[in-house]
Parts: sequence; C-alpha cells; structure tokens
Amino acid sequence: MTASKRQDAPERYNPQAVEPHWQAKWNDAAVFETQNDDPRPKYYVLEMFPYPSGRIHIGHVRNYTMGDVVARYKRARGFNVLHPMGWDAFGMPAENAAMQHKVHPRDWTYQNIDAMRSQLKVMGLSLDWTREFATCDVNYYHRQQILFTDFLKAGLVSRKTSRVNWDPVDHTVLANEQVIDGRGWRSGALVEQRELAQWVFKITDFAQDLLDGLDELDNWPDKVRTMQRNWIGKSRGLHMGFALTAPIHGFENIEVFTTRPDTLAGASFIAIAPEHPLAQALARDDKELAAFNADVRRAGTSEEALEKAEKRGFDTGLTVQHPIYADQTLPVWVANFILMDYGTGAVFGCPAHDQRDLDFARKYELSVTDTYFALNDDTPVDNEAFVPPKSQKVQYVNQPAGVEVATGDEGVEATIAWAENQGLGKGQEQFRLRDWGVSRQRYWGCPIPVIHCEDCGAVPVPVDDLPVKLPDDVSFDKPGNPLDHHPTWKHTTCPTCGKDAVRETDTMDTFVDSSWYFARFTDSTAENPTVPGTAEAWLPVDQYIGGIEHAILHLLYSRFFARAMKATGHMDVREPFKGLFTQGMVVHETYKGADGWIEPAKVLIEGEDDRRVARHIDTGEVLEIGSIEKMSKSKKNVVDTDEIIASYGADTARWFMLSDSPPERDVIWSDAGVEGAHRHIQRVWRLVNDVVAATPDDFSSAKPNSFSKDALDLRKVMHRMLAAVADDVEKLAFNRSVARIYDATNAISKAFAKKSQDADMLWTLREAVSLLVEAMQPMTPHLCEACWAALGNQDMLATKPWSEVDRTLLDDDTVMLPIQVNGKKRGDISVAKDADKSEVEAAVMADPTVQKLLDGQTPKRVIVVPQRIVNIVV
RNA sequence: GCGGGCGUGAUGGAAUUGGUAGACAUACGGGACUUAAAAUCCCGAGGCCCUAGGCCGUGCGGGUUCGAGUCCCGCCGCCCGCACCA
Repeated sequence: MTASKRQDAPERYNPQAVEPHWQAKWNDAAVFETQNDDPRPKYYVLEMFPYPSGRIHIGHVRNYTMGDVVARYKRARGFNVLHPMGWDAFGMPAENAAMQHKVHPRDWTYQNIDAMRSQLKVMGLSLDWTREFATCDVNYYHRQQILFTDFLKAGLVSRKTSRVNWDPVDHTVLANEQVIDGRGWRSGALVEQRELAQWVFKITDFAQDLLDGLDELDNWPDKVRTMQRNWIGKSRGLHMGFALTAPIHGFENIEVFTTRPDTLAGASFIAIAPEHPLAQALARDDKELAAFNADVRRAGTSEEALEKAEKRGFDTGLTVQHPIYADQTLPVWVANFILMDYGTGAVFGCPAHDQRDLDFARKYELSVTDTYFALNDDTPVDNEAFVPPKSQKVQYVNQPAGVEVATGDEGVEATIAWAENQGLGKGQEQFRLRDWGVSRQRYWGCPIPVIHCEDCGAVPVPVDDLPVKLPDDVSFDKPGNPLDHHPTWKHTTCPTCGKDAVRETDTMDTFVDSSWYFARFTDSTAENPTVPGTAEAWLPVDQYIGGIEHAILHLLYSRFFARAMKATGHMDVREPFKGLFTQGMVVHETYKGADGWIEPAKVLIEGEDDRRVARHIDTGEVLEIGSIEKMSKSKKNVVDTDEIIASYGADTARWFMLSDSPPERDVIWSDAGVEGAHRHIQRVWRLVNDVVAATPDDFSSAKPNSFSKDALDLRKVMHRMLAAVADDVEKLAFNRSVARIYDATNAISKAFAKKSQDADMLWTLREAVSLLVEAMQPMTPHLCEACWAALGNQDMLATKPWSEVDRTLLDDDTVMLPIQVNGKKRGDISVAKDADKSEVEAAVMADPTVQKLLDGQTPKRVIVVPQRIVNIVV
C-alpha cells in the first residue's frame, strides 16, 4: 500500500466481481474435490438433497449454508471432508408439470436441475460436484433395482394388499393430502377406497432394532428420537378372542388387542374396523353396512382424519360372550374410528376409561361400567372418562384378577396373567409401526424390477437384465399410469419359464430413492450400489442437516435401509446418521390486496410497529399485512434468492441466514436484516483495508516482545473470539458465533480508532483482522478470501489450517464476582481466579461495600460459588 | 383427536445448562460529517418512581431452592407431524 492510497477511502467491496473470481479459483484448484484414499481423518457432512422444483428456495440457502460452514470449518481443522450434492429427482410434481404443460417429466426435471445447480454454484458452497447424481439417472435407479431384488431375495420385501384412496375419474391413487373433503383434488370426484396389491418393505422386521438404535444416537435432537419412538410405538397388551355367541361366515371369535386389559371388566361393546374381514363379509349381504363402510372412509384414511371425524357406528346385531361375566354379552359394532392397521382391527370398548369409547357409548346408548376409581373417590363416570396414567394407583372393582388397589400397570399384568390362565388370550408386545408400502401407480419413479408370470408368479428381474429403464415415449393424455397403458413396455417374457409375461408397472415411492443416496455418494460411479470398505470408511454421516418435517419417515426409512443393506451384504453400517440437526424454516410476512396475495418485492412498508402500512409499490393500494408464514407460492411470500445474491452477493445471504435466529428455529426474512448483514460485510472489508493501509509497507510479522494494555486487551478479545467461534460452530450455534464476531469487529474498530502508532498495536491490529477473517471464512468465504489476499497472503484461505489460539490469552488472573444479598445483586468484588471458597468469603467479608451493605448484621449464611457468584443471606 | 415442540425489551435473540436477565443485531431517537442526501462514525434506550437510589420484570397461577428464564405441578396461547407431498 502506498501513502497516497492510504488517504483514499477504501473502495466498496464488490461481491459481483469478487465472488465469481474466487469461485473460479476454488474450482481451478479443485480444492473441494474429495479423494477416498486421503489419509486424513474423515468427516462426512450432508444436507438433505433438494427436490428439483425449479428454483433454489431461500430455505435451501439456509440449509446449505449451515452445512457449508461445518464443511469449511472441518476442512480447516484438518479433516478429509466429504460434502456432496445431488437431486431427489423422481416424484409427482414432474408428472403434474407433464399434464399441465405438456412437457416430458424427464426434460422438466433435468432443466430444473440445471437451473438449480447454477443457483447453488453462485452461493460458493464447498461441494464436491464430481460426485453429483440425480435419483432419476438410470445409473442411480439401476443400483436401486439391484438393492430391491436383493431385498426381495432376502425376504425383506413382500406382497400385501392395502387400502388406498382411489380417484375413479383420474384412475389414480391419491395421497392423503390430495383428498379434499372426500374428493380428488384434480377431478373433484368422490374418492373410493380400494384394495391394491402392493410391494412392502418389511420394516417391521426391524421394529425392535430401530427402537433400540435410537438410544445410541445421542447427537440427534431428543425431539426427533422421541418422535421416532412414538412412531414405532411399542406397547404391551393383551391379545384375546371374544367368542361370538353365534358363529357366522366361519368366524367363531373376534380377535382383539388392547393395551388396557385392566379395563376388561368394564367392556360394553366390540368395535371392528370397516375393513375388518368380518365387516367385509357381513357387508356382502347387507347393503346398508356396505354403504356405511364406504361412506365413513370417504374423508380419507389418515389417522388424523379418522381421529377428528365424528364417531360413527353400525350395529351388526352380532354379540359376543363377555369373557368375565358368563351372563353378559357384548354387541358388535362397525366403527369408523377403528384402524385396521393397528393391532387386529378390532377393540373392546370400555367407555368408563376411554374418552373415545365413552363418546361412542353415549351416542349409541351403550352401557358404561366402571372398573376402577380414583383412590377415595368412587364417583361414577358421567361424560368424562376416567383415564389415569398407568403408573397411578387406583381402586379396582368388578375385577376378576384379584387386584384391589394397584397401579394400572399392575392391573394390566394381573389381567394378562388371568387371561393366560383362563386360556382366553396372551400378553403381547405390539408395535404401531406398519410395513412400508412402496408401490406407486405412477410413471416418474424407479420401476419395480419384477415380472408377473401366470405360472411362476412374481419373478424378480435377473440382475444381468437390469436396469429396467423407464420408456421415454409416454403419454399423459389418458388417465391412469402411463406405464400401464404404454403399448409395448410392460410386455415381456418370464425370466424363469420363458412364457409371455407382464412387467410390474408400479414404480417405487420416492422415499426409497432418498433412503440410501448418502451411501451412494461414497462412490457415485461404482458398478454396484456401494463399494464394500468405501461405504464403511465414510459412513455414518457425521453431520446430517435438514428440515424437521423429515424427522420421522425419511430418517426411519434410511435407518431401515442401512439395516437391510447390511443384511444383504451391501454395507456394514447400522446407523446411517451419527449427528442430526433439524433446521427451522425461513418465514416471511404475507401481504394481501383486493386481487389476492402480493409478493414482498412489490410491497412498500411505511411507518413502524403497529402503525405500519403496506402499499403496493406500483398502484399505491393499501394492503393487508397478513401473518408470518412459511414461504410458499400460494401466499406469494417467497423471496427470490437470485435477486438477493445479485444485489448483495452470496456472502450477505449466507451471513444473514446464520445471524440472529438459532438455526433450529424459524427465521423471519426481513429486508432490514439483509441490509444489516451487508453492512457488516462492507465494514469488515473497510476495516481490513484500513488496517493494511495503516501498516507500513515493510510490515514485518516479527511479533513484539511486549504489548501495551490496549494491545493485550484486543489480543484477548480476538483469541477468545476464535476459540468461542470454533466452539459454537462445533455445536452448530451459528447465531452465537456471529454475535462473537460482531463483538470482535467492534473491538478492532475501537482499537483502530485510537490511531495508536505504536508498533505493538499495529502488529496486534494486523493479527486481529487476520483472525477475524479466518473466523469468518466458513461463513463468508468470498469476502474472506479477498481480505486474506489484501493482507498480502499468497495461499487460499480455503486450504489454510485453522489458527491455534494462544491459550495464555484466554483467562484472566482475576475475576469479578457479583455479590448478592438475599438473592439480589448489590455489588461486585474482584478476586483471584483460583481463590478457593474460604479465600473468597474472607475477601467478600472484608470488602468495604459489603460491610456497608450488611450494616452490622451478621450473615446467616454465605454461599460462595467459585468463579460464579457470592450470595449473602441475612 | 393423538404425538412433539415453543413462549424473554419495539423486533430477532443471548444468558457458561440452577448463579449479574436483556450480550450481539435490527428498528428507533439524538449528535458528528455533508450545501443536501446516502454512506460512515459517536451516544442513548426493559418498565415504573422526581433523583441518589429503589421497586417491578422472562405467557399466566402455584411450588422447590440461599438463588429459577432455566427444575416441578396446573393453566393459556402459538407452531409442527400423523404413514401415497418431498
């Protein structure tokens, strides 16, 4: 730097020029390409790969920025970091686009991928693009078909019928969310329930192991582990048969599973699901029942829909024997709130101790019998069921098992023992988890590699014949699955007997695609799905980052896949994700005008707080300021990432995404927040250049032998910042590292403003900005590379190891202890850092301010927490 | 309905996990610089009481403790998931 240059105001940092420059340099030096044979310790950081919807959403920016900070930080810490990117590319939206815009799903998808890849590239993410793939690449789904056939051979896949929402006009299965008020979202037709033969992955084979595995996942949020535990839903109960008083259609018993056998004495009816074989058999002769069965399932079969629906029942007229009281029978009803998928699809109703049963009993005037009461309160149940936790002691009545006062758990076990003794039933562990149906009647998915032969049944396609490729020439003009009505694709011959046969035309659930992609990244071009040794070397993923919406399904399916791949010899990894982080959403205020929702870019806000007024930027129309919501196209509250990056640069977007909000919480997008982030970027650039300019041209890095107090203070701030940022990034507490960096920046500014010309301060300032730039590098990599170069460095920051902090600067010799009197802060005292309790107490009692506060009183107690606080109780 | 989570200034949040509540930022107010604006820099700020100083204060009501934003019990409010959306 020359003297004349020093007097010029530094140029504003120009991200539009700087960012592409460094992206090109990183790319040319291939600094983010990862080698499998690199000897350094591995670190695998992965963000949930995106669905190629067409645009990178600001939520993606947040997700990938977090992952990138971890990747860059770990790289600086000497790890061989794997940080790949791919595309979760199969799925319904591509088919919807095909139907609406007459574009081929493949073209639509790959165009979207191209567009989104360019968007990701301008973000400056440290990704290894050489490993990129899309799940719709034949190379990928080919290997998925290998996995499927291996799972099939290992007995992990089977055929099962299950009910689906069927749209009779579109000839398609509807997702629960596509059923709106009992009608198909597109056709508007009344939805029917259909039994469909499906391929299922036998995830229930691993129910116990999936449950047990959660205990070791201590780098997962407790919340997610709890959700998975509840989802797997292990419970102990009684499985027993209720004898029909008159056998019918070959049924002698109705098999029931209950988790509350302790209420057996209060049973007053049997309720079976509309899909229960007995209900179906009866409905064949009973039109009214058939109509009831169809009608109650119209609103959809999601648990939510069933639980929310009004309780409805149909009296079959059948009765069963009460298992305890020989003189009693119980009526058998078909009820809409019974799930065929859980237990046996039949329950006994005990209205006194289950609210749902009580509602049902009151509606249909069935009897209500108490089996137990709260201790010392035998008020009979009226319209509120008495449902104590199983651990609570209750007083039993009408009980066969000889319990009188016991906890519910004891009552459960006593009843199970009694029932087993009587030969009525058996104690059983029951899981809520159901097998995973993977068949989808759609085109844009991985074909299920199976051939149906009249003689040989369902035969897997031989591995040598794989892949089963999707045909290109498909039409979406007709309703139904294009693979099914394709003129030739499905017709083939049986691999076993050679007879004419047809291909399976269902494709796989897209969750299958995302259940093993993390393993494929370890060698994305391998002939087999994975390379033994390589997969194990990289897996488990050390840090997985994604949305909480995947807390259950995607993560559980992936955990199942790891087990299934182990069982079939594809990789020896039990838990695929060692660390999991679930990030919050990016939300934005919504604006509504007379003609509907208005995008934020078209809105001008005037005034502040509750006097804020939103106006349309063109028309001046006053708009309604709506609630803050997840960004969505329908509410038009989407912020365009391209525009943000074009006007502020990627570093600003990255910095803003990391600031303020804790990463697990939702962040509200605000223009002011972005401006603030950008100001900081500019400020750092200015500060670094000012310091460089203030340093003599022949600046040497010779470290001074001694430092003034000001210089020492600044060094302490900077080294503490560096240590704290490292600590926070390890914990993914990015918002805290950002706050530390702001703090440190303020400290440098203040020190610089003093314009000290002493050599030790100049050296310290130079050290300070270097450390600042290093600490910020994982978050704002382009700016920091530019600053690093401005500081005269030849190497790239992206490859520079993290600086060691000077431990001697981290602690002070003395600490300020707050002094409380009766829990209220009254003063401070400075004591030696390593002073023990008695020394601190002595110092405190000798302190004049304390003497004054005590005013002659003798303390009852003095509580000293070393290095923390002193509390004097008087 | 079931399950899970959250609640701290005007706003986003911090608080070493039971030890000084409000760091840092945004918005705001005041000042400096400027013909002016932008940019930049400096200062102020939880509420209440006239001040010294004090009182109150982490959704609401109780409790445990020398000490509670943090732990326990009971409410209120908001958000998320519920198996074919990805």
